[in-house]
Amino acid sequence: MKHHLQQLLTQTLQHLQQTELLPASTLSEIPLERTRDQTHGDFASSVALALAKTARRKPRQLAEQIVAALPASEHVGRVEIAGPGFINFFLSPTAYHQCVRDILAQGKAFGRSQQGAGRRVQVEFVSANPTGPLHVGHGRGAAFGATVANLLEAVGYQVHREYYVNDAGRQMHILAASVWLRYLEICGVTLPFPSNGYKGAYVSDIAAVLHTEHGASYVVPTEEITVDLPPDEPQGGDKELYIDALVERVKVLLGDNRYRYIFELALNSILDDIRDDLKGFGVDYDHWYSERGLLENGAVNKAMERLRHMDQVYEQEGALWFRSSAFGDEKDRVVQRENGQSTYFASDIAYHMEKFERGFDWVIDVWGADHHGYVPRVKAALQAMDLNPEKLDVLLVQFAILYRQGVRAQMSTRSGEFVTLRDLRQEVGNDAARFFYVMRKSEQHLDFDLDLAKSQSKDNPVYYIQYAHARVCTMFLRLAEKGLLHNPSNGAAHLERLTESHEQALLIALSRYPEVVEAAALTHGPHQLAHYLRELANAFHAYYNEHRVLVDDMALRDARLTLSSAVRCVIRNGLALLGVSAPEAM
RNA sequence: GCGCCCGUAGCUCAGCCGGAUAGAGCAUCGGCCUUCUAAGCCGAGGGUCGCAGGUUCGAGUCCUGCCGGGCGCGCCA
Repeated sequence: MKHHLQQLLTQTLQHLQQTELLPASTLSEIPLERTRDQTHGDFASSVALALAKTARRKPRQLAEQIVAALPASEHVGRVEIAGPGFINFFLSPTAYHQCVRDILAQGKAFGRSQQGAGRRVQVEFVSANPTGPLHVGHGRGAAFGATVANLLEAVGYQVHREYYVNDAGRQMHILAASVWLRYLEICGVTLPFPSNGYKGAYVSDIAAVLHTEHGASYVVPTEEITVDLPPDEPQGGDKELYIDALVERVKVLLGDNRYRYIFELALNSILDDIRDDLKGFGVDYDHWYSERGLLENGAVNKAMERLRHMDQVYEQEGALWFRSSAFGDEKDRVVQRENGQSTYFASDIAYHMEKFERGFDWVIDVWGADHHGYVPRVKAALQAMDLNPEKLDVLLVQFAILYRQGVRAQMSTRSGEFVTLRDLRQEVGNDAARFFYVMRKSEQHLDFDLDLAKSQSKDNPVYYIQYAHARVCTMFLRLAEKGLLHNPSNGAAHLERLTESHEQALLIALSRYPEVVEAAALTHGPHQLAHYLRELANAFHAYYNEHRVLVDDMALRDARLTLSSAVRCVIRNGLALLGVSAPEAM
């Protein structure tokens, strides 16, 4: 509907420009928005105010000329000029009736569009290190990324969902060493656990698997493990130096094969757990992209060569530096360490280069807000390689803070006592978790109220919306119990009977849905859809309380059932985009 | 110190590209179940949009400077 009006205005302006009543327009888009107040109609355009200056005319006068040249449309009841020069559009009842018919005819497809025209967009999200289970912070990235992907798909993009697996690098080795130490404990060999090791219970679980599979064959003489190692932190040493030395020692003592085995076991166990967790959360991926793969297939070397070829790297203090400061970053960054190993950043350069080589029209990274400082250097790398950094959007998601009984629930990764996503899902359910995570815009810190998420009352927006859906479903059950049938075509033919103000409000709300989906998709704001669904549910609950649907007058009853059915359809479609179920009974 | 995000009702937050009288929910107070689910509805009170300037027909929205909160500034990932 909005597009229809926008088209009318575009035609009109072009016509006025051709007849030289208006100078060539500089407006990128014609302003048109939903009104806040029904006395201002359904849509208002401030186009006359915006063009008044260049047209050298008074806004109201210009508005009158525009309105006079406006082509007739069956969907526009009347047009008014108001205030300083707003053009207010009052839609005709048939416009809303057509919308209801569209909803019922299109069903699940209603609200979808071809705006994206099949352009390929990659959405990379979560990408948490496989060194432990996902925690509640990752959950927000998962729900947000998945919903953004769903929304883009709904407006016609071809979406590729990807998880970048950081399976190379130091942290993974620390994990492997941690697993082995826990394994030794199971075998009765107890050593002081490194202060920088992974202490979560899942580490012992993996160790137990190792023990079950291989008994004591991974045990080595205790004294060889720590001899000549630098002191750990509690002994006044540096925990980083200690853990690195320990990892090297473990590699030597176990030998390649045994070490490799533990490394793979740890990686696969955790990755399987993450996959399973996300799948259970309704989050699916097209591809799990391995960082190790990038190193092994030479992509990192290739990216470094490319930078070298373009004279964007230099050597200093034994390391290789990328000139990111030449592209707006604060300082240059190391891509290859003194010891010859490439950095995580080097992998990321290669990864992003590879994303562009795969031919995506648009690349979206969803990151935790704590990584915001990383954005300039990735964009710098793209620019240095002559790739267009504007094709990359990095969406930063702020932290989620859990509250229980009004107090902040503690979570710290240090001691391994963090709240996992799995715990959260189990406690509040997938539906509430998915909804709550996207209820706030991503740049906003999220206060996650666990008690509210669990409560079954109108205070809980998830239940409130689902309840509206279930109520419609129940209505149809009662109808059948009365031995009556809903005749949809009869209902569609009598939509003019929907004259109550609550019905008008519902018709307006329904017609907004496609606009909301489009706006939410293009601005990456799933929260807009969440808010909209609450408003729609509210309009329905109000209607339900005020008027009976199952009345004796058949034409009216069928019309009201048709309206209710349209509400049910839109709620179901909207919840589906959010990854929330739409129960038929509650 | 520098950079990014946030600051709107007692609390949690919307407010799309700058538009008309700043909106929800919670909490508080007062009403509504013989009739399709009260997991619901209706009503009332509650605001210097952090502060100060600027841009213009018009600023919660854009610009500048402060103040307050969060996060980040590794040859970690």
